[in-house]
Amino acid sequence: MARAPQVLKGMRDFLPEQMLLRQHVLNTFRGVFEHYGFEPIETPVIEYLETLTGKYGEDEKLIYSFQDRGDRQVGLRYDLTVPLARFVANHRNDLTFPFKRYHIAPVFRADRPQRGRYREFWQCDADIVGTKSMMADAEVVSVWIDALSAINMPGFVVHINHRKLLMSLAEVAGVPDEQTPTIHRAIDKLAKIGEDGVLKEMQANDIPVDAARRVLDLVSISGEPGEVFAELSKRLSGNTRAEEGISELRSLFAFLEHMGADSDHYTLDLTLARGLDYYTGPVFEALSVDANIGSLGGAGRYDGLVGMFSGEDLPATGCSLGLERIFDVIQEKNLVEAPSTVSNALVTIFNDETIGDSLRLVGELRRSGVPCEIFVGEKLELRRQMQFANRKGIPITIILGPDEIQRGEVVVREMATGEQQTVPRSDLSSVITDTLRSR
RNA sequence: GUGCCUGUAGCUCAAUCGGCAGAGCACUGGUCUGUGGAACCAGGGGUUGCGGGUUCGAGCCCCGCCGGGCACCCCA
Repeated sequence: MARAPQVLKGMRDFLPEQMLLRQHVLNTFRGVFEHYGFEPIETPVIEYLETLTGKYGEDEKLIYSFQDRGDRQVGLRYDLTVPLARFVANHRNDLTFPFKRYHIAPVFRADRPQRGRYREFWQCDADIVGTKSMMADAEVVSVWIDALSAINMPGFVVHINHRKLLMSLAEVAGVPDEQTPTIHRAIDKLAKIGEDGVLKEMQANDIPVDAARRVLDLVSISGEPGEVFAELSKRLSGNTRAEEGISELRSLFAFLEHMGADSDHYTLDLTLARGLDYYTGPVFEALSVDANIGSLGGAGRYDGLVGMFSGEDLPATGCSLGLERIFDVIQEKNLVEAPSTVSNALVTIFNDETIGDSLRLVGELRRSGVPCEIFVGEKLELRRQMQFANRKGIPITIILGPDEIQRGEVVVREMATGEQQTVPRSDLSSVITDTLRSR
């Protein structure tokens, strides 16, 4: 044992059973994204390191980077958003704007692994490039809600805030702009460590008590979104940045309401701070209170990012779901039913003399549209073949011995019940269809 | 990146103070030559994650590495 090499820290293999569930979830997301008019793209896993750096702030140290055979400095993509910005800059003459794309693919972060945190994980992104309209942001939030609803994610809520409101907090507090990240870091923990904890944290980072209190007072405003916006406007009037943020959020919430988005699934959260440097407008985070696995996805508007590559400014907004966390929750809570195997039926072989008959039958069945397999092991005992079907969860076995072959019939056995019927070969594919339907 | 916990058969775990590495499940074969799940019987399977050190003797103690987990940091 232990002779076989391990996989790298934070990376995993997936067994067929897990893959069938993952594909089921991915297909669901694909369906929801396309339902909204998002179209698929793909980009390389590896980019020039220069493409990736300078976009993520502090987190940049987690980028996997190395030198390739041509001595190029390269890196594995850290998310799907920066590659999208590069993609749009490269292909902007071939795209129709506003450009809506989705992208489901693995990304890499050299983070220390933990529950729900891996070094290779899949993101499911939907973004809209080329419009400043809050309609785009509303679409993004709505598609997110629909995607999570489609897989029965329990108790999830999309928290919404605005980068411009967040940026105005330093001003409100009367401290230098450099302190902004400190403030964000502190208030983001409000739900976790409470008001005292937040105040303590800010003070520990050289923010005066009265300034900290002003910030806390502001982000603690609660009530219906409309009331909160009114109160914010009153307190922040004259602050241009903040007023822009409030006005955009007002539109966003209005659009969401017009779209019929379920208000149980989104909420204004003035303490939400997103770390990535490139966000400029509304920011979103999807959380599940029932799941206890951290954030299910992050999102937001990033109007300056495409411009960093093309010089031509193209505003953009989008969302990202973390498949691994969603998948962990699904498995833990058994949220989604997926088939345990891909075959609907196993054609058994009676003995060496009847191999040809079984092969003919499996060929016919496949051509008639039934996903099925034939037992390809060396020992042809029926019991062994039944056991194979049983363990793999193949719902139906087909038995054809000398008697059946002579009469042009086959035996159809439903594994779950043990019920068998003898039917003419010509009826087989419709009998299988009926049997599966009646389960 | 920092701090802590952890690694024994495919899986879950046991092994007294440092003194011959075990059990259940799983697996393989048989009871059972036209039928899976159940039962019974038998069997295979280990360089105790890897490497070094201490010791007469290490699964157990020490150091390094690899993997897993938790809390930070941060994040999906």
